[in-house]
Amino acid sequence: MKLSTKGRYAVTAMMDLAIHDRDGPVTLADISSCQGISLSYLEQLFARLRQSGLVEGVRGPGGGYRLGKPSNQISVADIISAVDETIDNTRCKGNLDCNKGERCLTHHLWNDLSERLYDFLNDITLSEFIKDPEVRKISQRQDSTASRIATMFPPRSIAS
Amino acid sequence: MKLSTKGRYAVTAMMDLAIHDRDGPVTLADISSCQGISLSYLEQLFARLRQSGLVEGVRGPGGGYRLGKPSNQISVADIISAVDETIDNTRCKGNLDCNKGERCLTHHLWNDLSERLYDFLNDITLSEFIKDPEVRKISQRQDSTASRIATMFPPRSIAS
DNA sequence: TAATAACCTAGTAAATTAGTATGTAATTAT
DNA sequence: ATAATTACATACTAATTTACTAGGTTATTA
Repeated sequence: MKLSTKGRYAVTAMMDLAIHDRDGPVTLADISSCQGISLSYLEQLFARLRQSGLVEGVRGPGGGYRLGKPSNQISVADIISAVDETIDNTRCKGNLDCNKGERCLTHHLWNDLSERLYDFLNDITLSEFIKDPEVRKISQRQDSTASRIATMFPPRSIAS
Repeated sequence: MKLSTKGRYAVTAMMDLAIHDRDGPVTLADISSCQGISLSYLEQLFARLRQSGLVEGVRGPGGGYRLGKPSNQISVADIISAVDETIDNTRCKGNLDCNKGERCLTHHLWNDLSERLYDFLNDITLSEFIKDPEVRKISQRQDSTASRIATMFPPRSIAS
């Protein structure tokens, strides 16, 4: 389990999709301008997210990306795993057989820790975030008064 | 909170110190040969660990490094924070004021998540690892084995 | 038919990680 | 005292990863 800004980009982008799940697909151009990440880089990240079934793309005008599963079935660990190819570069490759035992103990301990971390992040799903009262507020207002919000927050063009 | 192999190196090295805390200081040369990390790189990592008070160095023959605090006062989060300078490169720098509110919501959510992750790793201290039955076993017969292992597994092509 | 936006690939710039080289300073053992 | 050992320090380089740029193609909608 690795955790870098790359993973964060993916997670925040997925949060974005989760928040606007009801409003139709979200374009990468949108996320790009709003979160300040290059479009092409986002495309690369989303290629991986799509391969993992976490998102699905909709082509053409009015298209974009939407979640590939219900938000309660997408964990933070899923997202990070999808974009960060976690290269295990311990000497023993998880077989715990390097250095004839003793020294590899630390790898064993690290594996334990890593697993606990994974479990922790695997328990946190996107659905948790849309429960946030602040998110609900914004997400709901977009349902009813989409156009007004659109002028209030120009970066995002809300799909109609 | 960032989590890279650099952080892992630091954590496993600290685990090593914790395991052998009673046997006197552990040399970086030892950790270097055993964990396959270059000596100089370890020195750089330990410079940071020392600055954070997580370890203290003992010079001269028979010297090395030992824990700077009791193992139950050193958390995984402490170690990772010491070596990974966590540059916050969200646009809003944690002030949650970028993109006029709405869009920054994801940063807010990420901050929440990041905080939870920190708390999680901050609750795991080195003392936990030495409780591991396997570790206890090896830790006890350690004094004699250290030098033997050094000759059994000489450094590969690591700096002199 | 034109615009949109996903989808795809190759190349490059920037940043970080990891390692090399070469010291000095403190301490211990001979 | 002297030599060996080990921390401590700095500058530089190699390797890897991250992020971006630039050029496409396909599918879909208006």
